[in-house]
Amino acid sequence: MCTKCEKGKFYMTTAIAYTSGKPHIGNTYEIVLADSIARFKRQEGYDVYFQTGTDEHGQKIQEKAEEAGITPKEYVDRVSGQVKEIWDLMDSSYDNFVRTTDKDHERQVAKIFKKLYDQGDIYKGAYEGLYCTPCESFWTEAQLVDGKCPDCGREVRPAKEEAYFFRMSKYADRLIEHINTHPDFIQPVSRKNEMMNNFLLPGLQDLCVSRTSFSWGIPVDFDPKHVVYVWLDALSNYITKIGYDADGDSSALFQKNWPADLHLIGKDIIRFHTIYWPIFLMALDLPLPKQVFGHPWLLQGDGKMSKSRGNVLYADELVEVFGVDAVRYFLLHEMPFDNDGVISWELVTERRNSDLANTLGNLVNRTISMSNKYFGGEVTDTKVSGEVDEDLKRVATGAAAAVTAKMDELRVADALTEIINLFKRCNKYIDETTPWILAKEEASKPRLATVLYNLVESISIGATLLKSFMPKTSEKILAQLNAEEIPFEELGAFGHYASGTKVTPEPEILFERMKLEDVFDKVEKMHPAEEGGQDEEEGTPGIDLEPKEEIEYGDFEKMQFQVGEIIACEAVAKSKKLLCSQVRIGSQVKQIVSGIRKYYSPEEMVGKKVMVLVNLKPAKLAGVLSEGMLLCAEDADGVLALVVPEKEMPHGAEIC
RNA sequence: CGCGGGGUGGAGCAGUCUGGAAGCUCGUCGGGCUCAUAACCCGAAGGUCACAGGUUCAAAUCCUGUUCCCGCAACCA
Repeated sequence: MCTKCEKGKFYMTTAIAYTSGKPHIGNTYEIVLADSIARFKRQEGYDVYFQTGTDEHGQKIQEKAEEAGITPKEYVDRVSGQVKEIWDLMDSSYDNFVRTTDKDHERQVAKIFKKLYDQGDIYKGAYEGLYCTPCESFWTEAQLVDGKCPDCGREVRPAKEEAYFFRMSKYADRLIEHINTHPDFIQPVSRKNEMMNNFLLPGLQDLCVSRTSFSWGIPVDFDPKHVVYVWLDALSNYITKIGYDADGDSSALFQKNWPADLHLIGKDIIRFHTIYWPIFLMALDLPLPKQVFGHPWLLQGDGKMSKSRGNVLYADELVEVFGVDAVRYFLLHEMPFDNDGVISWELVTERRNSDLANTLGNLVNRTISMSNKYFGGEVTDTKVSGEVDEDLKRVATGAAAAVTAKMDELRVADALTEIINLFKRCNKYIDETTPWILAKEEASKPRLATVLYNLVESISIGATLLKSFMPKTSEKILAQLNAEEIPFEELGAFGHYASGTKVTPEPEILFERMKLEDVFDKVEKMHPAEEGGQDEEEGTPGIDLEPKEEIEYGDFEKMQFQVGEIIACEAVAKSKKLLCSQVRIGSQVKQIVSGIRKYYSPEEMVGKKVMVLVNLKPAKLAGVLSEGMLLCAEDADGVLALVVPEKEMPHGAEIC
């Protein structure tokens, strides 16, 4: 098998998924993108090692687990399992699925930490700030609200907490030099300037690399009240899980594969991968990864997508409706290279119908049908060629090179377009050669045979190229044609299909055309609780909240609610969300700031009678004083509605 | 003046770094064809490239200002 691997090794990774919840389509997109690159590199003849996995430590996970009433380990076991299931569902061909709770990883991270400490790159310092004891959180001056803790509103006090820091600045010059001399290191290039201008050139701060505020992490073995900060833990998986050993006893796998050829990550974590990670590696005296590609995000369609249509997109639901390869195709084809892309049920349906059903599926179907109808399925190269054959052959034999060129730049979407273009060219060839007319005359049968042979051969080439992107579809097409997968290096030639071979007698439809209504029907069936839509009162699911602690009547009595009349209202200049209202309550007028600008204009606020919590301690919001609170109801999407008295009531009326 | 990204025919995008005849896919309209999944092929309409200035022989592209949208941060009392 690895006679093909003469091109050398290719080690690539995705970011490891944070196990705070089930991954949605945006997270899933990265693994599909990575998988297509890994598969393509294998097809080209590289010896690929493809690693992915889950990132499982941190305060957030500890909290989520507490909420769920289970241990952090139980929690991450569950979510990591879900992640793996989805990765498998998408046909990801990873070689290694890592978890940061794996024992070998934990042991190495502790060793790395110790090593960096011993050599003086990590030092013990103190984190200074304003501390809120009940919340166990540090805040900066700017974060405080009215001098109080922004979370609980209680007093904060200046405090120091010991923590370990990494001397980033020590390596900054070397990193700047590296980035400048390796133009491909950060992709897309537009991100390079962002990193340089925002972080490197202004001067790097030392990074805090330990925490004492939570325990769900890898303990610092020589100072066990500290756990290793998440990034040092997570990033290290790229070396620990291929066998790096901090004491110099690294595995053969590591020796062979490090440095990584490609780290594929989301654009939000470019900083960690192009600044902190390279500096950690420098400190460990390891070579830097060759390339870090920060892909943009795939966003969900505009807010119009209603709950009844399924408002959050998950890979498993998309796969259920469209099939794995159609979802893979969409993700890869819409794969934005630099800007964010959009996904919605409508867009996937449209893409699937046009490219997969019409262009590709129909092409395969009509070609096989004609072979059966005219020659009993036998495809023979009679070598009766025509002028129009040349262009078809040119496109077919040039496709592999075109696809490779795009893939070398990680332009996966463009690579796919190249393949689809070949299929479009085939459809055009059918029109140019009009086989149904050739079939009418016995004399033109030999020509007809060659036309069909050329089509089958071209489709085989296309199907072979499709293998990295839509593995199952590629296989199905080749099986229906009874064709062999063509070795990659021979894709530039024409005529691999064995003359005289029979295609399948009954072609199976590869992709049915789908109607939008049917798609939405299916979606609604997957969300039975939400059927009926948002406009109908009945059947609308209620909202459950985390129950709060029971309170005494006295607690309620402390709060003073009154009806207020809004006599003036304006937007708060420094904010996008806030409205500042003057509210008349009896003889007094209070100024109240509320985050409802998205739902109410200042004009429509005026004159409304609303419910007000009057005796709330005044606070400043965006620099504007607020002396109370307007009561609102909030739905699951965060849409707000002011609570108003059901009958006309005078302002100042008590609400009790 | 918190940070960042964006505004290109009805929809989704490319092109912007490295100025040089506005491009792709879908949709729409007209035509062709009938092997095929109402498919396929050909043609057309549709854009002052957010707006306003500037640089240039030449600007979607470079510079300045304005405006709107989206993330993050802040915050939603």
